[in-house]
Amino acid sequence: MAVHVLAVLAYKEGDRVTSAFLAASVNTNPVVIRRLLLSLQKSRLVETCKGVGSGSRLSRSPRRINLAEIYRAVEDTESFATPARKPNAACPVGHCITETLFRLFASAQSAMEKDLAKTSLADVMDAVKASGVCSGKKAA
Amino acid sequence: MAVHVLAVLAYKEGDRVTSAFLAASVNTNPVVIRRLLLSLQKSRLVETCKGVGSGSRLSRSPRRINLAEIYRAVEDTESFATPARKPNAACPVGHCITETLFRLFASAQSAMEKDLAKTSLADVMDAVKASGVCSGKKAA
DNA sequence: CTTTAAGTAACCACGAAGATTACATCTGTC
DNA sequence: GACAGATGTAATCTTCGTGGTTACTTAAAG
Repeated sequence: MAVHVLAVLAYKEGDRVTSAFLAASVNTNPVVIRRLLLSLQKSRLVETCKGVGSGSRLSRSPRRINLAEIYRAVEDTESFATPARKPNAACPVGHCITETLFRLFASAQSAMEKDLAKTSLADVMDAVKASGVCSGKKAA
Repeated sequence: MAVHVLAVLAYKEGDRVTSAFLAASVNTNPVVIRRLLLSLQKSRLVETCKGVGSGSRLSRSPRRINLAEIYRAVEDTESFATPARKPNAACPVGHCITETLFRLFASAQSAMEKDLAKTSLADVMDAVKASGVCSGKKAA
């Protein structure tokens, strides 16, 4: 959803876009979009203004925004969850496995983010424009 | 949990281990372990027998099992979920974004699995043995 | 035939994420 | 200053995935 929203903002090239408009494209509720925009604001990916005729826009060029930044802006929780119930400390394996796996999972997640970082929002836009024979520049 | 279970099996070096024993180490219910073992059996990572004095054991050396195999054996769903509600097809972005992102996310997931593949179950065992000053070979 | 352990179905509990409603707040315009 | 249009935000509900629990069936070994 976050990438979708940012892609629409990139498509509008600097124009301010309302949460209602974005919600229509993503097919969800404007409030969900606003919550999402709050995360993106904190990460300095978008700028939002209140008031009549306002809305959000990208704070940088799509060329300078990559998917890893978007991922980190939105995904606050770890992909690999630590177990809810602590392993049995009396078991020599259970005693140390959690900490060991934490390091390995962090490495795997880092590898994934490195791959995401290779793609910019502009790349996404190019792929979207190429794959779809979408006409009508500013249609809703 | 899956790595934990396989680590215990590796620790026991070929001995058959019951689901009750594994459950005690992970601190969960034997049924949960059995469900997990079914997935690991399908991927040929463990062998299980019924009956008195039976249980499960690794089907290969821990050196020949890597974390990516374990991940794939257990994680049947995609890490990146496709949106529940289809984007607005009338929007030029919404029309094509899902397919575009699917490819990018598959690439990111593949990068993560490649990183996981670098670590074998034997490596995990070494790390566990090194980090914990765990005495008592076959203790529960 | 009894014992032991896996296979399996059914149901519950919990948490995460999105959807929805309602209301407060800000901003530019008249 | 009032109003209109937009965001900020809280509260609630639904849905879904995962793990936990109980209970029962099936298979293997003595």
